[in-house]
Amino acid sequence: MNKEIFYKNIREQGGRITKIRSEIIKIMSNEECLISSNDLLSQLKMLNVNPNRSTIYRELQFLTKNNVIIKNTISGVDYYEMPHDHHHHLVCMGCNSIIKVEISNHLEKQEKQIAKQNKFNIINHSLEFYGYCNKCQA
Amino acid sequence: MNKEIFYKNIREQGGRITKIRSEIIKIMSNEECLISSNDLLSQLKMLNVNPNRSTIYRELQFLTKNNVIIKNTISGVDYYEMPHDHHHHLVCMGCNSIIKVEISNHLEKQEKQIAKQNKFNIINHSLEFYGYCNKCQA
DNA sequence: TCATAATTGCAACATTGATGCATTAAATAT
DNA sequence: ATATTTAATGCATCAATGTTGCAATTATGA
Repeated sequence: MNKEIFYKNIREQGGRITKIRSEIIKIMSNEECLISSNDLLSQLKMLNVNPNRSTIYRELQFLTKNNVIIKNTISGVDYYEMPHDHHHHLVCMGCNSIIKVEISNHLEKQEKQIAKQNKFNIINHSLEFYGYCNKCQA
Repeated sequence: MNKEIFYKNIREQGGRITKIRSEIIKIMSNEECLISSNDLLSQLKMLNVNPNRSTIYRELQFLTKNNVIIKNTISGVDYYEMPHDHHHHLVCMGCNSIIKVEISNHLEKQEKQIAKQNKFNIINHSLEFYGYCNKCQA
């Protein structure tokens, strides 16, 4: 992942590359699944970066608006991921763990059709399967 | 819709048929799409039923646990619907309106496959398309 | 280096929802 | 019809997540 692409994009929008922002981009790039504001805060703390809670929220808003990351609200909590890593999720109703799953591209076709039918400009979609993971079935 | 079926089910679980509970079931039965706790509270008020906020939450939990209704969290807010009325949604990022959409049953097949592969006991799924409705595209 | 305005921290607030406890009321038994 | 049992309710409080106004700080271009 080349951070410079993101940096360039951000600078073009009048944004600045701050310590916190660059650390967040670094973390998000390494993250293979979803990350919540709390997860992000924990990871930043481990790197001795201690931003205020509101800064985190504003930062996640900013990066979402600039298409660096994508927001996906699951069970009432906002999660974020890099756009290249789009996928769907298995959400455990027992332990709240989230597993990503691949799914055939059948959905993409239907999406276009639905958009047309409803005169909707679809930006994004989210598909979650809720149930109980192997451990929590016991 | 025959309310007696729900009433019987509830009584069998040791539940009681109270004024509030029966009004909620009546409202949910007429509701063709999703309803939030706030929507429900408004509708009850129009019927001169003014339950406490916590009662609404407890009631929605109760009915969900007893499979009278199904919960679906969209953009951080819990929505509820009757199980027979399961469908997917177009969520407008502009005005927050929600439109239901039908989708082919292709998803059901994949769901079974995914459950098997991941040893997950899938209870439910939710599929939302996010974007901008016709009005909000202007 | 300086000026500008983006970013940050802080405090306060908003929304949605959960919980402990005393009171009320639905359903059952008498 | 009345008493008993315990589910349901209201109230107050709390919790989690996220938002906002404002003053202080800092990244960036000139």
